[in-house]
Amino acid sequence: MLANLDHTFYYLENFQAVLDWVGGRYADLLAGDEQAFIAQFGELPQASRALFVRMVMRKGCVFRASKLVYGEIGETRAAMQALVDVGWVQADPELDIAGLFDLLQKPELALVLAMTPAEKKLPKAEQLGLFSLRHTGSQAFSAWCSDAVSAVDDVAYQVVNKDLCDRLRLLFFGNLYQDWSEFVLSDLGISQYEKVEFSAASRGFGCRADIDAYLALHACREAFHAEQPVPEVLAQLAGLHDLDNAWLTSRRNRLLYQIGEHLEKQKDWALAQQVYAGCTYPGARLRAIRVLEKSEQTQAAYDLLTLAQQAPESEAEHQQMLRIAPRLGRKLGLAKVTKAARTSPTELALCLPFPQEDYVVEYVVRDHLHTDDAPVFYVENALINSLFGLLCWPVIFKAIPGAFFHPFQREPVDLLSADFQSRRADDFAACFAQLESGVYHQTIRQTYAAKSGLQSPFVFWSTLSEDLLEMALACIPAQHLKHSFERILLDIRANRNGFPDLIQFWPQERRYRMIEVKGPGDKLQDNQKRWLDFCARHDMPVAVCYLEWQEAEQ
DNA sequence: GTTGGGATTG
DNA sequence: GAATGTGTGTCTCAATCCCAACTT
DNA sequence: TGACACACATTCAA
Ligand SMILES: [Mn+2]
Ligand SMILES: [Mn+2]
Repeated sequence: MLANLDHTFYYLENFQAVLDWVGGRYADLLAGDEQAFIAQFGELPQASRALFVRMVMRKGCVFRASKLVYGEIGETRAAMQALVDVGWVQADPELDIAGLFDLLQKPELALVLAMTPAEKKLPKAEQLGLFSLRHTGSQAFSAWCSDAVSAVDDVAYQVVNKDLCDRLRLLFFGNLYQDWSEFVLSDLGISQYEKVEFSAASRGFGCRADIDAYLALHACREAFHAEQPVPEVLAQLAGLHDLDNAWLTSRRNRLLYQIGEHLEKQKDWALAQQVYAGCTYPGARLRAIRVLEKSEQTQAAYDLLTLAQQAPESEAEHQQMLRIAPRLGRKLGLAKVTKAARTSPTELALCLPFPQEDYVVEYVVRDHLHTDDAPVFYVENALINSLFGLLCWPVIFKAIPGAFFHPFQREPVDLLSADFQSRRADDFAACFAQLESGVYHQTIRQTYAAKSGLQSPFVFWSTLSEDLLEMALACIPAQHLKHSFERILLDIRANRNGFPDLIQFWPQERRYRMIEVKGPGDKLQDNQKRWLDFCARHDMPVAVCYLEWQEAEQ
């Protein structure tokens, strides 16, 4: 990727690469200001371009000249002039009191705001609270500093089109959580990605409406996290009702779900109920039932529960409804429904001395059970997911149209969408067939060697040592892997977690068992119970180890 | 003076 | 003792710098 | 910047 060996302006080269990429692939979707920015950027002097990128990569959009010191750029104020001339940077911007607090250090603020000795001693956050009552307006940075005798000799600059740069970043990455540092991290080998041969026309967005909808959703999320009043955020979200894009709809639903959770904590039952009712995010329907129950609308809760029980959306929902149903039935005076007894998993009781130093219960049990002939590993979700990810590597990274569109993707964009499996059904069938033929051993070993260290949504490289891998291949029957993999694929989000903490191997006997450790006060979680049930149904060996501490000797 | 949580950097 | 809700820590890329809290 | 698992508190019903 690096043709040029002089990396002095690596960040500028990366930024320019994004502009070229976006300009080439999104020509038909770019707004006027975006087109103009891309065209104008190349015409600026190198030092100015570099300085601009430095500021864009840093936090915030207002900087002091004294904090913008870069050897490769040279004189900051000279480089800045061209940016001011094209209107991308505002010199000496207007700042409110909070903006001033961000820019100045405590001693400087004491001078500029003429603090009393008592005020100077307060923590900065409290100073801001105090002075924001006194200074409600905004004024230029220089005006803030002018009162001080010889206090602050500096200039402030504000990047005014950072949001435009965020839009370009969004177009490139298809999201806003990846940032400009992805390039250098990749070049340094810190995060390495699988090379997917997607077509030159691949891009994250197909129409301008989707781009704008993403930005609007993101604005709602920011507003929500900035504790803006919920009704205002909901009003915004209501305007984004008719999204014809499945993953945007899913993002909208997730935000609604988070808002619902927040309202629940506020005990705003009415609004929480309303939000959950208009939200299809997994689990929202169950929250709606709980909210109705908590707000004493028992009959309504029971009605919704009955409706949901006709067609549970997931095992998790079904599981939770089994607990809620008798409770609601009792309140309504209905006849008891005898609940089916659940097959309880194999139990293993341990009583060990309380460790002298800091400890982790999983390691304590691992070390206790570990022998040379029967080694124990603390793997949790890492082992089975890793084996799945290694066997199915080519399917997961298959260049299905729309799934991959930039070089820094850890996973296809549709990994968690409902049709992920069905769009690749034949490929997954071929992978699983290897479990029947026995070829999977070699496939997994080869992928382990060939793809080592590459980012993956399933493979935990740091946990999966070669020893562990070989022992797992030798001791876990292919059919057990097949059952597990099928369950993961059934609902990736729900089933890629909840695996037992430990796994023990008996290589001589080609045998293994999984062990979930429960310390005092810890109980099985729903997702763990679901895996335990599944293992029991398929005769996969698993035990729950309840750990207690021995009484201290007097 | 030390420390600890950030921002920055490659 | 179940069931539920809520808060926390741990992954972190690692080295360095900066600044605001504190006497750890 | 979440996803996970765990620790701990509260509530409620036998
Ligand atoms: Mn665990
Ligand atoms: Mn455990």
